[in-house]
Amino acid sequence: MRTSTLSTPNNGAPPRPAVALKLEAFTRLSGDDVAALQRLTRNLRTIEARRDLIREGEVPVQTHLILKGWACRYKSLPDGKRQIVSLLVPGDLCDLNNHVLREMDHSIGAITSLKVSLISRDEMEALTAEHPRVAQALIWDALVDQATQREWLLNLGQRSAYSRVAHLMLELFLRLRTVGLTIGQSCDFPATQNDLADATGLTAVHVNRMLQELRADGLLELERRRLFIPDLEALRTAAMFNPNYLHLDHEGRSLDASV
Amino acid sequence: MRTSTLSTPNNGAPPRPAVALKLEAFTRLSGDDVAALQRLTRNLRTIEARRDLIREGEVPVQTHLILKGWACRYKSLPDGKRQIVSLLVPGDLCDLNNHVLREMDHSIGAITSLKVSLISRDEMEALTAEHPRVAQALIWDALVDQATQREWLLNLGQRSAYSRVAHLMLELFLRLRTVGLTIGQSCDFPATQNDLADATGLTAVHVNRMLQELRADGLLELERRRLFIPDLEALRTAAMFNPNYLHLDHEGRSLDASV
DNA sequence: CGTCTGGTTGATACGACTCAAATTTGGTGG
DNA sequence: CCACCAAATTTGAGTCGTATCAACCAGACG
Repeated sequence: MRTSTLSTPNNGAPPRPAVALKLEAFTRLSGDDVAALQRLTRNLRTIEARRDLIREGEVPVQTHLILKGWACRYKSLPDGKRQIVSLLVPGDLCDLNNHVLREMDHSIGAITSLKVSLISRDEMEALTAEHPRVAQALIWDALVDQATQREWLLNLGQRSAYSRVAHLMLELFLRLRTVGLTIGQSCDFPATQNDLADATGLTAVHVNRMLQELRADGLLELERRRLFIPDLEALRTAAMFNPNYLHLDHEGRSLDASV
Repeated sequence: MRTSTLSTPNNGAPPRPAVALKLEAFTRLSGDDVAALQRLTRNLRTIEARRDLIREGEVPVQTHLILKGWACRYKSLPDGKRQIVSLLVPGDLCDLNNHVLREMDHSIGAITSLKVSLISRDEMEALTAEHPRVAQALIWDALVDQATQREWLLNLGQRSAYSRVAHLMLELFLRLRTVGLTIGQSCDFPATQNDLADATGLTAVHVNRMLQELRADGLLELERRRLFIPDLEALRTAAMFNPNYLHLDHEGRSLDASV
């Protein structure tokens, strides 16, 4: 009894990979585009939970595509403090173009155990050369990433601890929804309160208190690695959440592939 | 008696525009490359201090290049709070590729009166097609922008108010230095304490106190729109500043134009 | 069954905010 | 050149949000 009534209908067809689902929030892809994205998953790698995928100071080479699990980009201070600067979920790409820089200025760590695909620069160039629609969608994706970073700055700089936590949870929920990883009003949510603390610039203790308050207010429940949002609209208000930065409304529809 | 002894020697040649100086922190440009960058300044626009260049919700069209003055990207919350998410100084480009998005998710405001150049998408495409070295440098520049956003997240999330202010000032000083806008250990610094507050997520009152403390500690002086840093190394330590994110060490030198 | 990681609770401390007023600076027009 | 005004900075007193520290508890796992 858990048919995913909310995901895109997909009768019989092979399941679209998360990255395709995400890019289709921008423009409709052709079967050929999707197949090309499928083919990016040739060079797989598995990473254990809590290991680093790549560390500050190393030389960036391939692009990574998250297939399964959660990861985070983070930066650390000499005094040991850590800031998570973005969360990566299935369908997210990291380090497009990064070969231009000589060394990483931040690290990427696995939150859960991870399945990622390594994509060489050549592969990526071939993809964008042969699939201009995908190329455009990748630019859109990169711009959305940047917009998300800006929204996080707003979050850290101006929102109260309460709205800050609410905002983060809601963003993740919506991002997971676009890649088909929600069921109704809930989704897996493997980040620990410690991770949430590092992402919001709060302490784990305070995150815990905010989560309890949010729960008491009927805005969300987080338990056993599972998030449930009883009332999206109420949470949206509490978080002062404006979804415009996610640019999810098919802005590139003029490029849509004919069905 | 104000020969700028610290800028790149430039005997008799026409002065390099700020954007060229900046890109040359990545790779040495040819005379032709520089000339092409010069030609980007055909469509000029002047903006008064404290006016907006473009507002959230508007349709992004051209790319802007800051020629003179300071600007900032910012986002606001329904309750009126404002977060500056980046500061723009001469040589900075905004919204490369932004035409892909249908609407701006943030605004750009002038801090001082501003001279900017408007660059059409076609102009930009011609430039990158004809000047691959510049194209690479622009990619580098965009990556540095993103790295800077990440560093700001670290700043807001993990540094104390004291280091946070120190870090911001030092970053600006170094960025201005790469475009030749410092004289020795000082530079113009037109941002108000209010601007600094909005950029650091502090209140103006508290920024004021931190500046006084930094001054008392001999780390910097800010007065009459002018910044002076007596001891860069001491400030670097206090700010826990790691310059790696600015990627200023000619990482693309393998692409250098022959002199 | 014991260990470990993550979550929860309470008491206390402090960094940063708020509010309000005074002062200085910079710009403008007489 | 001075008088005036608005904007920016500075100061002080009091408060509040979030951090800190230290236990304790609950599941997950070997």
